[in-house]
This record gives sequence, C-alpha cells and structure tokens, in this order.
Amino acid sequence: MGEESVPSDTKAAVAGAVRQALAEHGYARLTTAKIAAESELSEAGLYYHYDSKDEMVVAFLETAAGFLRRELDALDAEDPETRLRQACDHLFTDRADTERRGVDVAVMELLAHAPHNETLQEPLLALEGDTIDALTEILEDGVTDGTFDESVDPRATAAFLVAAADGATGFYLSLGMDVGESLPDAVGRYVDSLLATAD
Amino acid sequence: MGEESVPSDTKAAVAGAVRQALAEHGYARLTTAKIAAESELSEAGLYYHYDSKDEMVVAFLETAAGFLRRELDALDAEDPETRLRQACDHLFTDRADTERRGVDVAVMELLAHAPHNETLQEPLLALEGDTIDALTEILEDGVTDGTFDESVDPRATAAFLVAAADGATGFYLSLGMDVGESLPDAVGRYVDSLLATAD
DNA sequence: GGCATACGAGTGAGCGCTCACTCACGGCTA
DNA sequence: TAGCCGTGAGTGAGCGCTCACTCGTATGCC
Repeated sequence: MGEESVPSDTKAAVAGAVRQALAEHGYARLTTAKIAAESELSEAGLYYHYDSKDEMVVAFLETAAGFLRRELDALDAEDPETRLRQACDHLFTDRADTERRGVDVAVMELLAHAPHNETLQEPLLALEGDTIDALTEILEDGVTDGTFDESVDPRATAAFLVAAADGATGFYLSLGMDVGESLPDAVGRYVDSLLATAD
Repeated sequence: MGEESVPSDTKAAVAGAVRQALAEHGYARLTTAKIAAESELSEAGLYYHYDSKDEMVVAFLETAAGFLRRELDALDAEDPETRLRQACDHLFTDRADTERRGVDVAVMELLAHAPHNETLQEPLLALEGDTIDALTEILEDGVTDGTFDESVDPRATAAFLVAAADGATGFYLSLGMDVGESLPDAVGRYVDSLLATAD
C-alpha cells in the first residue's frame, strides 16, 4: 500500500538511493540507514512513503526495469543481425556507464536473494522477461526474413543469451574480468552460428 | 588461522552445515546459530574451530570445489563431443541431486556477495576456474582430434558455457524454471555449432 | 594434573521500524 | 490583509529484537 501514491520524483530518488546502496554494500548489508544516507530523506522520511524496506527495493526494481527496457528499445539498426550484435554488445560488454553497472550489481544481488524472498520474485521475473522478450523479437524478425536459420528457436535462444549475460555479469563483477575477458569472441561466434547457411 | 588444523571430518560437517543453511536461508540470513543447528556442534563449538563466520563459509567453498571437480572428472565418455554434452547436461540440467542443488544455490549466493567481501573472492575464483579448466581441456582435446572446428577458442568457449550455466542456475533457482525450460535445446544447438563442418 | 574439546549463557552493537512531534503552505473567513 | 486551521511531508529519538562473537566452566583422555 502507499506505493502507488508516492510522487514519481520521490520514487525515482529512492530507487536511485537503493541502487547505489545496493551496488556499494550488497543486499546482505543493505540497511535503511544507508538508503537514507544515499537519498535526501531521513530514515523516517522513507517510512513515510513506504511501509517496509522491501517496498523500497521493489520501487528500485520497477524503475530499473523501465531503464533497461528503454535502453534495449533504443537499438537503432534495421537488420536483425546488427540489432542482435548491438544487443549482445550491450548485454555482455557495456560496463562503462556507472548507472548501468550499478543496476547490474544491484539486480544480481537481488536475483541471488530472490529464492528466499517472495516479494522480489515477481518484479525480477518481469525485468528479466522484458529483456528476453526484446531479444526474442529480434530473433523472430531475423528468422522471418531469412537472416537467421529457420531451425533457431527464438525464445530458447533469447533465454540462453540472457542467462549467459547474467552469468558473465556475475563473473565480471565478482571475480574481476580476467575470467571473462575473452567472452565477447565466444558470443560473436555464437551469433555467427545462428545465421542462415548461405549457399 | 586455525583452519588448517581443523580435523577433516569436522571440516566436512561444518561445510555441509554451511551449505544447507545457505541453501535454505541465503547469505543475508545466514547466521552462526543456523550453521550450528545444521551441524552437531553448538555455536561456541564452531568458534572453537573457526575464528569467524567467514572462515566457516570459506571451508564450505573449499569442500564444494573438490566436490564439483570430482563430478566433472568422473565423466567417462571417450570422444570429446560426448564428454562435452555430458558436461553440459551436468551444468545445465542435473538438478535432481539435492546436495548438488544445494551447492548451486550456495555458490550463487556467495558469488553475488563476493564483490563486497574480499575473503570470498579467491576461493570462488578457484572454484569457477576449476570448472572452466575442465571444459577447456575437453574442448582442446576436441580441437586437436578434429571433433571441433579449429576456429573454436577452447578457453573463451569454456568461459562462455560456464557463465551461461551460472546464469541458467540463477534463472532456475530464483524465478522458477519457466523461463529456462527451453534452455537445453539452445545449449545442444550451441554444441552442434562447435563441431567441425563435415564435408 | 593438564590438555583438547565442547557447551550454556551471555554481551554489545546494529538492525527494522514506530512514535510523538515540527514545519511549510494553501485555503478559508472576516 | 491578517489570522486561523488542516494537512502532506519530514524528523530525532528510541524500542524490541537479532546478530557475531566471548567467557567461565565441564567433561573425557593421557
């Protein structure tokens, strides 16, 4: 309750504060005091708008879902192959933007905690589902127009790619990039293998 | 300190307790009381052997690394293609064994927390590195004997597969299997694409 | 006796969340 | 215009609880 009535700029501010606190300290050490410190509200002020810490986290997830979806929708290439390569670049290697990176860390944290916290499951499912949907669309387009082989299952392939991207993010963030340095090559090769065999 | 001197059966018992507590409650709610409850020691008894909670977690990671390595070493097929498919089956779909599943959840929890806890990074790197090494070996064998295409980069491909497997585990455990149900097909297709083009 | 192993019973710090209260501001009346 | 009031927004202090970790003691074995 209460969540719908939160002014949208306040919600955005809280979401940003949660993202930063989460990226910096992790879910296990995420405290309402830290969220308050990152925002311009006091702890009690947060509780004026939200009934629980989890509600603040969910507010972040909803905001993040919009953020990621907008980024994927902005891919401008016209042919499916380039669009897919852009999307993969985006999912696997774009780590420059600190906001984007923060979102990745935060989402990873929450994904790991989801099995033990039902509140988080639905918004996370929506977030990941959106990404898979976006990739599925690209792949469907490409299968229809003959860019990708007709044996490609768009949804299965999209899920595989997003899973791989999530795992790669984990590698990158948790263990340093050493392990995943050569990953982009493997991804590019994978995309190659989806193309219709030209003859 | 102290860790090396822990009797190996005690260490195994503590590792098992950490795994179960971690799988059940997650890192954020992992408490020494819960570890004690899952083991046959009291909380104070645990602190007789280990100086901190983190040391107990590391003991679990070391045990888990051995467990996973032994499982991958046990793959018995002789040709690289079958060995790789066995390994993928193992990484992506074997969720029956409760111990194996528990290890997966626990490792995922710790991986997500690693960016904020230096103690965990090295043992996790060792664990994931072992898995990548095992796959790399299979792929190298296959490239050498002509099973896989010579353009395949064994290490990059292995890293990609392990990242995908980690991500798939996250999907499966956090969001229910719905999203990842069709994944095995995509994985199989990926392995197909690595094979040398027969002509 | 002395050492290794173990436990019950704490302890202080940190946590989520609540409560009593303040403040700025917009509308109403005279 | 001046004065009053209602209300959304925000706060500092602190309660009740959980946590990682400790201490004094007890048991078995040489």
